[in-house]
Amino acid sequence: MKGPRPRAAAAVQSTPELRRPRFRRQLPQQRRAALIAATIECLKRYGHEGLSIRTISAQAGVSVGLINHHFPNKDELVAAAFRHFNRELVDGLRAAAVRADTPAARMRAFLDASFSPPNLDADVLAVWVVFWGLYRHSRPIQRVQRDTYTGYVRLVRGLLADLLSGADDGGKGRGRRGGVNLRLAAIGLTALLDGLWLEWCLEPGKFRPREAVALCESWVDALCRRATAWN
Amino acid sequence: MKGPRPRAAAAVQSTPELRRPRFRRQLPQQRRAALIAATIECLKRYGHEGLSIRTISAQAGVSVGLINHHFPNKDELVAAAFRHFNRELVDGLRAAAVRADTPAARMRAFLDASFSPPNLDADVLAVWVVFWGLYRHSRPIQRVQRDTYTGYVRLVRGLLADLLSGADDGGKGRGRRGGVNLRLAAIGLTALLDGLWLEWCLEPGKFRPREAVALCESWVDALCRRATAWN
DNA sequence: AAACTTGTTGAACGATCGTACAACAAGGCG
DNA sequence: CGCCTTGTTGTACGATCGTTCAACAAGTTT
Repeated sequence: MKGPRPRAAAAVQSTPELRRPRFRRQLPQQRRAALIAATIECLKRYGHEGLSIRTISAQAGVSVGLINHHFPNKDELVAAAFRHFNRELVDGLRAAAVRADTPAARMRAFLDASFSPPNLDADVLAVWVVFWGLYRHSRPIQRVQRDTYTGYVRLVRGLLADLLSGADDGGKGRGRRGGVNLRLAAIGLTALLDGLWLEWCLEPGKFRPREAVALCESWVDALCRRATAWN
Repeated sequence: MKGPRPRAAAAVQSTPELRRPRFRRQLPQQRRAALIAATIECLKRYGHEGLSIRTISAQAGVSVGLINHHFPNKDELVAAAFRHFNRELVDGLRAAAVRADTPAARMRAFLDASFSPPNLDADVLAVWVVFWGLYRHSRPIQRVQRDTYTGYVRLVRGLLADLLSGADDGGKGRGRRGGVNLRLAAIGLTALLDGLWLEWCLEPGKFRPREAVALCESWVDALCRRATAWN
């Protein structure tokens, strides 16, 4: 049976003057944003299991069919949510850093923001882990990661470069400040940040936020103070 | 209809002397191990989507019903696979470290093993990420994590403690060697390791294994050389 | 060789999954 | 007001999910 299907009779409203619209039409841009927000909220609440069309549409307060009207399929919705999630993080961290005056203060502000709400929240961090878990088998997620990760790395590298340019310039030239390989320094700091986030996600409370900041700062201090043996 | 259901007639073998058994009975212990191995293999190949009863049983070459004969449900199978995965890693790293003579060599061997096959494999690392993504909403996974993570932390702390006891003992007593807070040092090194693994998982080839080892060693060197400002 | 234990099979179940699509209706325009 | 566009609904579909369980059979015991 592929023909037109019967439809449930609409409830008749006896008092038309009180009848409210059954739904509100919205601009695609707004609806897409709402669906993305609902996707992230479902991820926070239910983890990977929350990534179902029905769960997300219920969270957004819309019907199941609407998602495929605004997104070609579920994977693209999830990827859009990942893009939004990335952008929120990087924009927030950059905004926190840019408010400070000196390179050291900017790094400090960046680290403080990294280890305080809303970023340092176990639910939020678990969302990152789920996204990362999708990475290797989802082309759309890979695309978003490639697009947005460079922004994050550029931010970290910029902060490090400003900070290290104050140190004595042992080895100058391509990507080296104060005798330190800037590329490797950024990789290490990023790893430290991500690793501490992961530990907080798995065991929140094993360390205090200010301890995490201290760990990162002592890493950066070590970079500033001496040229390491990195090739 | 809840009564007994009909069964497909078994294919009749015309030459009984060539007939082989349709399956081989195995000890529960062996079959469980095979199912756990199949689970991990499916995770490597298909990510989170590979965690289905049918995918796993096909990988193991058994029927769908067998899993629930050896495990109470899917979550417990996944948790058992997580436990095995953890044990393999920690045992392997410990075995690598214990072969060396000096504290510095043991740390070096530990780091070398951390950043070489089979551990430093994008598929293997992606399996970790999927497990971690399950953590917050799966009690069995949480239980395994609590059981096994202490072993890993103890290994890292032991390596660090041996290494730091050679440094000048600025502040002695509970958990402090060479003026360094051992607990925080272990947290930092663990975070660095996990973070580098995560980066390798997302972008293998962004750094070389020996660069990762160098990053970790310079972290440890910084610990040895000076008492940091960690509270 | 018959009885027994139990590891193993595979069909069936109800639930839920992502997607498609015809019908409906909200809001703008003439 | 009627027409039109299009955002929105909700049923239906086929596939797949985790789990159950009666039947089967491999291997051991009697």
